[in-house]
Amino acid sequence: MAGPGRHGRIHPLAQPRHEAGPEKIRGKKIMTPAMTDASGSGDEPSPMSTKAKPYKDTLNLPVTRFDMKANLTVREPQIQARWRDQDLYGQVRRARAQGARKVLHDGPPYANGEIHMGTALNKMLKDFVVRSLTMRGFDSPYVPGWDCHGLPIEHKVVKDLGGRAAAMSHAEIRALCHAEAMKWVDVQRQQFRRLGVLGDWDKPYLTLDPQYEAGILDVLADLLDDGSIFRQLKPIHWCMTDRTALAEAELEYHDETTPSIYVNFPMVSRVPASWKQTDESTDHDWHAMIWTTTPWTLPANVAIAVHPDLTYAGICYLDPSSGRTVRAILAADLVAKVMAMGKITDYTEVGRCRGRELEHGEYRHPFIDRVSPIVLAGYVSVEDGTGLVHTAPGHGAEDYQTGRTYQLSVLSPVDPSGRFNDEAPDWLVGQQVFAANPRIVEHLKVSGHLFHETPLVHSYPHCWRCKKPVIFRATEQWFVAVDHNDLRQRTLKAIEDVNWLPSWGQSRIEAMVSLRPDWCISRQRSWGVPIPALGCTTCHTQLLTAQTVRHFRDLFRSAGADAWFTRPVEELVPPQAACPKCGGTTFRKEGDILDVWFESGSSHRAVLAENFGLGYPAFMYLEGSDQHRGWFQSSILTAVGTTGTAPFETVLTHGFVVDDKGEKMSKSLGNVVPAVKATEQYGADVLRLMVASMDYADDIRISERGIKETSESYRKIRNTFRYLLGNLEDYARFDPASFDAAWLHEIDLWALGQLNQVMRDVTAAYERFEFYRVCQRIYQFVSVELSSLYLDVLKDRLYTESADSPGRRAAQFVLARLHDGLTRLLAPIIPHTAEESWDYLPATPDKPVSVHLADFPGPDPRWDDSSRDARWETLLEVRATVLRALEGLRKDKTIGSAQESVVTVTAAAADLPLLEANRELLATLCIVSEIKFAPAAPTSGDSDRFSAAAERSPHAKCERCWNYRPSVGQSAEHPTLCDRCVSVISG
RNA sequence: GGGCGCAUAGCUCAGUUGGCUAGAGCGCACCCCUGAUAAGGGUGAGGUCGACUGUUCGAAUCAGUCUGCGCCCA
Repeated sequence: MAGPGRHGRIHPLAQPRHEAGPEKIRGKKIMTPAMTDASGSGDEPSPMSTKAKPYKDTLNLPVTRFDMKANLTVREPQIQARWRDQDLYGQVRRARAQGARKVLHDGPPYANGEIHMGTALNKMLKDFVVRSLTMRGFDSPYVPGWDCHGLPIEHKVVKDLGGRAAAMSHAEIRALCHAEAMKWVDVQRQQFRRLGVLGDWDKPYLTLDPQYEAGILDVLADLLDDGSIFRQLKPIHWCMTDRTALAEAELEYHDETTPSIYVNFPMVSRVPASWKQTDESTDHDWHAMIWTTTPWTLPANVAIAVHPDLTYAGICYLDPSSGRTVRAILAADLVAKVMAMGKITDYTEVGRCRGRELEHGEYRHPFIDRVSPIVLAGYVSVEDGTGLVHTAPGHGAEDYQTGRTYQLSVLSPVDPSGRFNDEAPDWLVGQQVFAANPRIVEHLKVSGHLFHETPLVHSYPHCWRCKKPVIFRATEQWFVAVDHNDLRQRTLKAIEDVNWLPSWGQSRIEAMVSLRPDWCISRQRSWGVPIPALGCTTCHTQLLTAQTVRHFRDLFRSAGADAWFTRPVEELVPPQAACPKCGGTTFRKEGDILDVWFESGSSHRAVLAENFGLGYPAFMYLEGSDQHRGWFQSSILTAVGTTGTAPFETVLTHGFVVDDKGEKMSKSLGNVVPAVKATEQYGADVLRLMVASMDYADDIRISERGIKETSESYRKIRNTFRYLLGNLEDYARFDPASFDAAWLHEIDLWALGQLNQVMRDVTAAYERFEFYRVCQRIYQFVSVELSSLYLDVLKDRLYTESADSPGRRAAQFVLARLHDGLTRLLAPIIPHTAEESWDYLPATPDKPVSVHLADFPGPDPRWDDSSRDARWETLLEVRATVLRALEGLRKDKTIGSAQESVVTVTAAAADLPLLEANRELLATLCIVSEIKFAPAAPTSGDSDRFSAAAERSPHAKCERCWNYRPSVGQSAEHPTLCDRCVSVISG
């Protein structure tokens, strides 16, 4: 629409400057010594000052308002606002209502803080998937979600409250957590939208929604039905002052001085026979020497761990205090060190054995009447201690693991205030554990079990709130039994049926599932979904059944999980509830909440199966590779446990964001590229293009420099759109029905054939979610086939032929196909730019208002011709040879533009017929004035297939089309034009 | 320390079952054009295919060891 007017506006000013500038340059060139005869006559249009015609006005130069400058930071928000106004997401849903459904189920990011590059990357990949599925014709709804519960939010809130937190109720703290989570949901939603991610942002799923909470309890109830939920002691970090459990994130490590003691535990059996023979001893003469820095955990000792492959020595020494001979087992490598510590110089080694030979040996507890086993553990080392590790499953994480392996009892004779209870020996009951340390050491000394004692300063965990040292203390926790009803094996079977992309994801999750321990699902916190267990006030038995949980599910669905905290227990207890053990009917609320992984892992129920009508299972889950341990696993375990099937058909994982050196981003390294800032600075489409260009299976390298380089690629694509649109301005008014395919030139057919190939390759890449192949293919096509070849060659036809000539219309037909095809193919990657480009397409009744409502383009078999493509390989080889020859002329200033030259190509006789038949085409392809052929000498052996020599054209330059043609000067009326241009102008 | 991965030009990627002097695009250098112009075109220079050791007539491709980097555990 700005076409003719634009010319009219700029012409009066541009014309004189234009005339003067180039002519001077041209004049200088012509003066070069090499040029004498050729430049003589018609090459100089300028002397014809008589009537220099404004031939430029007669050209069809590109015109478009599609800016070269992207200005994405301004334009993208406008486009996004339009998408919202027109409810693009809703329109897409309606448009694809009949399509086969493929749901990408969103893994919920944590609603805490601004998004970072990793979350941005994840959402962009998801958007590529959803948009490309949609354009392939699938019904692919996308409901984003957020993980809203959990410790980091609660931690933040409590920290901000400071001292006031202690005086607040669970319900009050939960209200603040709720507000905190919702604040970040809004922030992140806006940031994800800014990235151009299309989804149901107005109705996301939130793990704190009552509907969602009900879904979680549904899963819990099903697992209870199945008998998979049990309760057991497990050691946790415990603050004796605040009487609360602590997570790892709530610990601070400071130095602390504790007693370091070496203790001899009397052996009962399995001392190697050879040792006993050597010095005529019995099992009872021997001791297993352990080391510990927490004497107070000794009452809970139920095993001693040794490493299976370590070498242990039997040592016989003289105890200086008692004067008695003592026999002790310790790691061979530590004998000298330990003996030196006890100032023992007089000792002998009786024999050696492997740790595994000691397994199942028995020893007697030094001050409790108990015989316990020697067990094997991989974490035993000779770093410090004795190589024999005191094991108390109630007081240590590793000890607990070992205890699970050997079915050891978990003893925890310590009450919430840190005092020994009546399960401990009489002389310890009531004592605070740290205060009891010296008593225990003294006891061991008196009984003769103590080998050595010394104070030790070492790093020790402290409570983040009261700053006091914490202890490991076993408490009752809820678990999912992974081996009950074959859940582990059934899960492994389900894993086999999932399509893991990349395929090694399968071995990764299989390794984890086969080795994982039972799943501890209870947490001692406020901000989460309560495990609605009721404790019998009479016998302390827990009431938690599928029935009671479903009762609370209904309650939570209507009143939210807050009801558990705000209502008195009498209102909560289900009718007819009775203690399964004593029949009691009065209860108290238990305080545990569910592990957040259980919450997000239940999304297949809360989101897919119910509430959002998306359907179960999902087509795809797409997250970072760390989620093999996290969400993928918690999802498949709960899904198999409740439905018997995996909740996903395909799992696609991506690597992590790293810097340009491949190292992880961290504040301390100072290599973090902030996602929000980068979007605001460069535009979402540039960021998206960069992410799409890389193979996400590996780590994603992101740096300022990388973004800048991507901007270059983006500009190339954008300028290609601009060129296409500039030459299609008047094509909108052309009636496509009047187009005749016979108008298409050979090169047009070739270009259409190339576009067919691109469509095939690109859609195939989309189908495999290989977006970097999409980008590579399109970059290549745009810069090689189009920019440097087809579009360059086409300029002559587009600019100089008359606007409505068949030849120009044919070119425009191809340009329209290219524009339409590229816009659609790129739409999932750079949705804003594609949409902007789409707006320039002429409106037709069947044109969707948004490219994101359109389908991917398909190849048109009319343009496929393999023999043509084979022919073209030869022609393009000739072209490459010619271009190299032209470069020689350019270097010695014989020519500037290729049009100034005449080329002679030497080729084998066998190739000549093909070349002769395409003489005009080859000249066009090379954009030279004329091309000739000569047969190669038959002797030439293994040299290049073609060679070329070029010289300056003897002809004059047509002032209008800039070609050098013999016909220039033949027209009396237009003496500076070639015959073609004369006829065009004459109409 | 264990599990799962990755490693080809400055960057992003190709390299089918081991076989011709390892390719592409971008970037870079130089040149051209000035009718895609904060554009466009051409030519060219860049790689001991992470390292080492094997298998083989022959290895970027197979095997082993190691190094670096990432994720998850300990």
